[in-house]
Amino acid sequence: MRHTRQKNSTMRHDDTANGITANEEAAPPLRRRRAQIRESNEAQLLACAEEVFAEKGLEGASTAMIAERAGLPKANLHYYFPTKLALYRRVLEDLFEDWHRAADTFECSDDPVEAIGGYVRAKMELSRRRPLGSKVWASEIIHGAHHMQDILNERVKPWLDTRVTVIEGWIARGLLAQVEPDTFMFMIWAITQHYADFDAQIRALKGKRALTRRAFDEQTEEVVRLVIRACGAVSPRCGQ
Amino acid sequence: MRHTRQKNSTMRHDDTANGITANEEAAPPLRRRRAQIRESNEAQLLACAEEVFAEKGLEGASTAMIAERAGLPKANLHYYFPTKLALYRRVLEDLFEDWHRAADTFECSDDPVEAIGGYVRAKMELSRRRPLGSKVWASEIIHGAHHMQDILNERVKPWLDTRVTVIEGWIARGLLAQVEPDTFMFMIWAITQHYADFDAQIRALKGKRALTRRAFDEQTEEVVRLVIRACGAVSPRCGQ
DNA sequence: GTCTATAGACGGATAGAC
DNA sequence: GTCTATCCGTCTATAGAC
Repeated sequence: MRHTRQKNSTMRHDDTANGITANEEAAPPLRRRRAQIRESNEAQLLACAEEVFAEKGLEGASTAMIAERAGLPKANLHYYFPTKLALYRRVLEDLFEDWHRAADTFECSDDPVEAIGGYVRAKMELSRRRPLGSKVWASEIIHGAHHMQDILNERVKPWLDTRVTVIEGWIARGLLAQVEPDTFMFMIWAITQHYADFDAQIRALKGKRALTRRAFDEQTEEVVRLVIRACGAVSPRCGQ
Repeated sequence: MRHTRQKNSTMRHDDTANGITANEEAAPPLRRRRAQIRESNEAQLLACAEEVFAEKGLEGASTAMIAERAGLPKANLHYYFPTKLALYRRVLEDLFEDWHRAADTFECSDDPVEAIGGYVRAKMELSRRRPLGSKVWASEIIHGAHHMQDILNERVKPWLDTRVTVIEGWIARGLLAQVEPDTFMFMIWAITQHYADFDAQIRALKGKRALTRRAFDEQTEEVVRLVIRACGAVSPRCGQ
């Protein structure tokens, strides 16, 4: 994600050279290019911010370090994001979008084995693909969740409520043991996110290197087995 | 834990008044009293440090705020703990001691249901009794565990290795399903610590108030049931 | 041992030239 | 839109009187 940038971008000189005559077919209009620059710089900053926030925490991260990794002067960071907190919130919102995509794999399916297994796999995959984001998210909650109360109340809570209902339905139909739905969901979150958030501990205890893709897939399947056994899920078709 | 302190302590005046004649039976010797003051101030500072580190993180916490909560001037904090990092490390070490006491309830017993159940209960109780400490611990690991590599390598790893062996023994004797011992232990850690570390999220999703003692005990038993089912533990005496 | 005052470094944010 | 220089606040740590 580290990114060095040439000091005198010729692209930017072209922008001003084209000036008002830029509205031709060949060259995209000035406004469009400006938007592209903005988009690219913002994305770059968001990605680097996620890194630094994960490594150092909200207070430990400095805008100077984030800007440096993005290959921009600190002042530019403040041009795109007025305050450090605004940048942090954008990172959290981006993370929620990813969380939400994984969450929707918890289909309100007939088959709890399929639905729960699929959800656990999606959460594990998210932990594998974006471990730094998971750390930012976890750290925010640990330190009080002050900057994501709105996300929790307006986005996560409704989602959780619907899944609790689904789980209660499965229990009523005898497809699941009599688990507390909340506790069960928390267990899924806890174990799947553990692999991203606590990887420094896992590496210290089980060997320095990060898991290979293959090893991670095996881990995933073991977690799925543990979770399915924990809730005693059975498929509605085959009696087992 | 907040603590205001009278500016002109008469106790301290007595210290100097007694001076050299203090070596009598009635009054404890000066050196002894000094030691008591040190002990009391250090304990106070450690407790307040745990609070502030949990709330704000390592970098977000300021020595000024920790000292203020302990009712001491900032300079006194630096008298007892030379640097903020030294104070932080002491907090981590204290936390490990508590962790270790809970860990030893994982008896190398014959009965996995008893041993695992007892361990889960001890970990849940630790989360209930010292949630702020759990957050400091978790935050430290999330941000790279840079200040506890020694604890992880020299203290936690040996402990984990022995328990893995015990679990493998139970599996070999047919008292446990064929779980991956590591994954299973991580699951126990993840779910039990979740109740301390992520309580801000739990409160946001399930109601503002913290759990009552009774509700927490019920939670604990539900977690025990989930964990026991997950590993398929059976008692060696009764075939179930 | 206690406490005031302050040194010295760093961080977030901005002014203003280009 | 970019970037240098800088303001101003806060932070850790310490000096030195009591």
